[in-house]
Amino acid sequence: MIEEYYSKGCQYCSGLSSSIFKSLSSEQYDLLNRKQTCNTYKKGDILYREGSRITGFYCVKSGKFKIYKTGIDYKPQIIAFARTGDITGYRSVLSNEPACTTLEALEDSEVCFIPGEVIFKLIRENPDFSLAIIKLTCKELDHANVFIKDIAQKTVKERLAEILLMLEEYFALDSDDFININLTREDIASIIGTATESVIRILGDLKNERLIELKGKKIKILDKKKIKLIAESILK
Amino acid sequence: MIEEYYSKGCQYCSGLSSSIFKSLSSEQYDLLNRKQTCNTYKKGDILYREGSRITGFYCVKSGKFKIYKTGIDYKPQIIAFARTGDITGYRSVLSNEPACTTLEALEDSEVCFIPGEVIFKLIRENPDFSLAIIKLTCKELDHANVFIKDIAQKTVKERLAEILLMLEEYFALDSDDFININLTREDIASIIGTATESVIRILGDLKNERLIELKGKKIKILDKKKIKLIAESILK
DNA sequence: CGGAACTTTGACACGTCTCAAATGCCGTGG
DNA sequence: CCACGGCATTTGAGACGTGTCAAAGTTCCG
Repeated sequence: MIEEYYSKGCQYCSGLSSSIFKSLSSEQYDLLNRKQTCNTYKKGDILYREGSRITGFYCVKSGKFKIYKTGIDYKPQIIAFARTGDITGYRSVLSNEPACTTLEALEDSEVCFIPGEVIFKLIRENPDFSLAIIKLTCKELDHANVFIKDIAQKTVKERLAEILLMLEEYFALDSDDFININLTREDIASIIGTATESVIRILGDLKNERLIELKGKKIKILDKKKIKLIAESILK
Repeated sequence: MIEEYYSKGCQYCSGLSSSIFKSLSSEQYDLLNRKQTCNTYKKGDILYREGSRITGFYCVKSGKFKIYKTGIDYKPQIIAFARTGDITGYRSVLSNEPACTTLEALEDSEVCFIPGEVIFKLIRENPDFSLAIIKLTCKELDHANVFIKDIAQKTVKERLAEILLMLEEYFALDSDDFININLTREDIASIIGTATESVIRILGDLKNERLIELKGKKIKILDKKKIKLIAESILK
């Protein structure tokens, strides 16, 4: 009975202490569980597209996603990633505007959908929830600003080094100590704003310098200290 | 009496319908007026510095500001501007972290300071106020993401064209139809992430193409349509 | 097994940065 | 009020990083 009750919902959306939902009262928590619905998606599936209307939050139960904007000649610019426990789509819902990014699954995934009206109700009822959302957006805003500075001032190699560190931090390691994410060279290029060939060449350089190891799409950081120095523009 | 009462406060912080304070009740409005204090600053003054602690919001009563992060070799990266009616510093207060940017006056200015505790009180009491802040941060976040895409994918000339349009939109025109802001070539370079000399050369090109007019630091857009096409990567 | 997508390599062109030097502008102090 | 010093602007030459294009090799997946 309890099993069935919770099967609609998602523990990451409501239960984790790290989540923005941690301040909810038990009634609010129940409301959330009742109103949310889960779906599964396959690699390559697009949950929503830039410019479309979205009506609620998406909470990642499992899987990984890339979040991107579309630029000149449909060239994608990856703005962020999402992993288990992350929330996306809130910006557009909260400001009642069309989605400003596209959300695409990087692997098979499960995602909960939380209707916008639930969110607005929670904001009205629970100031701590509002504050949690405010903090979340402020944090993302700072990340975005740091990235603007980096992309404007650093070389491609420095940016690549930085992104490798970010990916390791964000997606952690698999059982062989490789960064636990599969991205194409093109994906990586579209994070740091460069050409696919440049990514390939610089990854090759880093490999020759014995700072990283490559196995297909998998990347392992061998010398984190030096990678950091490169990312900080201290070592060339 | 009334004059004196309001002289502490600032009509832009509390009275304008466009402000985030428009949803305040009359008591909340009074609280805001009682607790805020105004100061004057001179061109070049720094109100707060990246990394320092700030304890409240800054609301611009008059004047103009640049908001920047400091990068490699102390090279500044301008993230945003502030003008009359704008609020800054809220990110750091709301997330209780050190300031992530520096705020510097571009001309003599007046600024109101609103203590953080007032803000938090308003958030607790007034969900509409929370929602206004959330919308504000979401909007800024989207701007930041658009700019990441642009800086990553566009050429210097395209970015410069885009920034000229942004500056005209944001600072409007003076009596001679020039954009109403004085920025050094270096400032402009540090918005779009390029070298000062590149800005000078490309401004010169645009002038020769009769798309803009230059008079010292002042810039006038002569052919907005073509500038837009350049900014959109349609015209080279 | 075949085809499509992805990766790799090379050659080359071009945009942009760097450095250097000259000139112009402006506020400060004599 | 003028002269000075410092800062901003401008211009040129050259180097370098990165993007582009083309072609071949590889991996992935139906």
